[in-house]
Amino acid sequence: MKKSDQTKENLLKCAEKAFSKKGYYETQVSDIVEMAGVAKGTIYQYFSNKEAIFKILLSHYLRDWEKAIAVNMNDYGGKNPGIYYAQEYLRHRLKKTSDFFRENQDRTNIILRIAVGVNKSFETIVRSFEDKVLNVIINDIELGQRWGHISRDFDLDITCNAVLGAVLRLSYYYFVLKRKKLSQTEQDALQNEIFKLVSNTLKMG
Amino acid sequence: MKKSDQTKENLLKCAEKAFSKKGYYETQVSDIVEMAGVAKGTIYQYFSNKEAIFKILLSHYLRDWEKAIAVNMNDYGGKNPGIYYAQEYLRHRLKKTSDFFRENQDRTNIILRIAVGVNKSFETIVRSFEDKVLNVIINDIELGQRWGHISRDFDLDITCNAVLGAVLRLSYYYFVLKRKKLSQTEQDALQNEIFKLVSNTLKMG
Amino acid sequence: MKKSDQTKENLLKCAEKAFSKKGYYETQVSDIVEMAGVAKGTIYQYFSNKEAIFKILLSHYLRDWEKAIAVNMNDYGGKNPGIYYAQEYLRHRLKKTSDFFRENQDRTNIILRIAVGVNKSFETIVRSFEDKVLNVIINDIELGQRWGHISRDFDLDITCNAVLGAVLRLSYYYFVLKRKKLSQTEQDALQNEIFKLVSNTLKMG
Amino acid sequence: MKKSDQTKENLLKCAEKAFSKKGYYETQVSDIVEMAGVAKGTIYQYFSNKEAIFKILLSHYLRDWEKAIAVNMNDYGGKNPGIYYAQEYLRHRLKKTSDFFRENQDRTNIILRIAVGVNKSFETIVRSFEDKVLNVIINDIELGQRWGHISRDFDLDITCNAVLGAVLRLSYYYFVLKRKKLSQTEQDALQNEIFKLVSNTLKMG
DNA sequence: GATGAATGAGCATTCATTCAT
DNA sequence: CATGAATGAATGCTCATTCAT
Repeated sequence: MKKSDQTKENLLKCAEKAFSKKGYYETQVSDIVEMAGVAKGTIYQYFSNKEAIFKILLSHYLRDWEKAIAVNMNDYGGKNPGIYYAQEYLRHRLKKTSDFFRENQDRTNIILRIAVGVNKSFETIVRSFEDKVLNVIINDIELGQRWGHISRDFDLDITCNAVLGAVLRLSYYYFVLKRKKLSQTEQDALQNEIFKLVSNTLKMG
Repeated sequence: MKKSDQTKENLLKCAEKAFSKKGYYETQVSDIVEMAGVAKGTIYQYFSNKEAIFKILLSHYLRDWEKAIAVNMNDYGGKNPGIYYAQEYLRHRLKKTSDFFRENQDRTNIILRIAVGVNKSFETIVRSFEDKVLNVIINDIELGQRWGHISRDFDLDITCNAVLGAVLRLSYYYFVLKRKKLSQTEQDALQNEIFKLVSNTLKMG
Repeated sequence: MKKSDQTKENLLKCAEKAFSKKGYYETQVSDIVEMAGVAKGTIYQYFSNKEAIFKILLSHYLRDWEKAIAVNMNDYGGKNPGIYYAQEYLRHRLKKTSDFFRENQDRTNIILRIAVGVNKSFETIVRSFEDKVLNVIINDIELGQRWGHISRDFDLDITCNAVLGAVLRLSYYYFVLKRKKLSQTEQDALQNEIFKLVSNTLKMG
Repeated sequence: MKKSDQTKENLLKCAEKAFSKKGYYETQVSDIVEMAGVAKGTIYQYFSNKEAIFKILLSHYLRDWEKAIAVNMNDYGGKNPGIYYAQEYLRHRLKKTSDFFRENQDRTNIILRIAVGVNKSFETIVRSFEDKVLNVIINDIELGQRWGHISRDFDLDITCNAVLGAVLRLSYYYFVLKRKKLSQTEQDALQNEIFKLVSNTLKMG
């Protein structure tokens, strides 16, 4: 890794910490450069302006989350999910999302709280993230309904938004608010509990 | 109503609209006074500064929400809720909360999105709102568990946060994002659907 | 005294207190009207603006001081001051000035400290006061020199300014800084001591 | 000298001129930066606010005056002041103070007139300056009294304040009001005249 | 690439003054 | 005459951004 790439990465890391801690407007560019140990002018060698830095953080987050939840057949370890694969996919996606949130607490805080309500331009990105998560849920549920192991006895729009809200709130509550460093066992238990809730909600079976 | 009280109310109303539309930092004091049709100095006759205006909006919201969800025995119209009153209380609270959100879309947007992530001082108020809603849910569910018509077969912390997340997301989705002016019938249907979800989740009955 | 005259006098009295305590710029018009117990607009019925109020205070001070130090032959009680009347006049003037300062502490503070260094327009008035006091000293000393009982062995300009500085500093020190409420006896002792000093300085005899 | 130090010095110099000419409140920050030929923001790189600039000017003045009047044995050029050293010290101090005033007319104007009566915070600094000069006079006179060449036949408090007032007034009169650029000979004559006055006053000898 | 001094548009806030009631 | 709500010019200060070194 080149020195200049290191500087850039470091600046992004510091920006992430600073924004997560103080919010977009209350974070000054000087906070970031001081934390990174470089001069004021340096940050403008790598990023065109403060807004751009924030947007890069958001887009990297989206990119990395998408990578993280992509279904990898190896995850099933050759075990055929059988007819319940829609259910398994959803479980997988929610688990991966939850893992991703746990491992990226500052960035999760940024997209769930910091970027919210700032301005139209950030709002668009935040919504696209929310929509992506929502669509994952919708797709998997629709699949499950088509295969018959998820009830059709509820409004899809309402249900999926409810699941989305529940998942995001729990992520925020455990990983941002409490900043719990859950052990893998605890994390598994949490994920099971969440999925049980969702299953009840969806009257899966 | 005195002229000066009118001016103050008007300024708060305009501040509400402006903050809801553009966010805290992107709203200038001049936006508010222009919308209200008064001079710059006037706003400082009524409020000590921009931050104070925002905090007053938040605290009024909390105050009004608490008033709105207070259990009023007349709401049951003489119909005895019987042994299911915990369940009825929760339904009542969720219904009132949902009604309140529908009727206060700008203010709901402010507390659910605009005030979030701005700074420590607003954060405290937002959290106290989230905690209040959470406690309503926790209390009613614990009551239901004690009376035996809500299962004890789940983690209270996780479940209540899930319900909170679902309720807030749905409120945001329907009343802020879509800004649907739901008819009372549609609103009732929505509330029923939500409560059905929650019931399934809680394996009530 | 008419009610409106009373209001005007009262406003001047309050302005005097406020300016003396906080300085010209740090005193707000609202401080004065609050102290006087009238509405904001009322003060503009009596005075054209803040500056005018301050100038009136200064000019009244000058007017009253001049009245106070005017030689009144009755003060000598028929006792002929003889050939030392220049010396007696100076003693009389310094005594009257000192009495006047003692009895008008807020106003003395205003002319000696508050009005100083604010702006050109106040400066002119302050200087005219200083010049008047200086001229009294110069005139009496010149008289004494002409009559032969005050030495000519010093620079008039320097000496008179020295005497002026001493007198103003002592006034400020005892009546403003210490705000001593001297008894008449103490005040007499102070005046004697001051005059002894001046006599030594002037090698009077 | 670094560029940034030059800018800072220059800003202080311009602030000194501006405050001396127009007073504290009538001097705008923009007056200072325009005079210095820099942008508005630049001044805030060096000073936290307008008040801080003024206080720095005052404290530098005190610091420099103390340095200027410090007794340096070389000033006596090997000439032993003998038993009259208290008298010599006082003469030395008054001379140095007078020299300092002559060479720092704007700053002297600031501490003697501009800073006076503005607010409590500046007042404290001005008083500490007056007290320091007063103490110099008191100490040297007490020393002279103990050694017997200054009379004990007067009130110390009154006398020292009189001398202080005389010295400050003469400084103000010659160096601020007249802004005379006295030649060294004239300055010496003035100092002799002042000291003669003080000697008479104190019945030294 | 890195630096940090300099920039200046932009913003919140103040406060003497006005004027309709 | 008295009121006090409304005014708006004026000012101090911030902070993202630039650019000469």
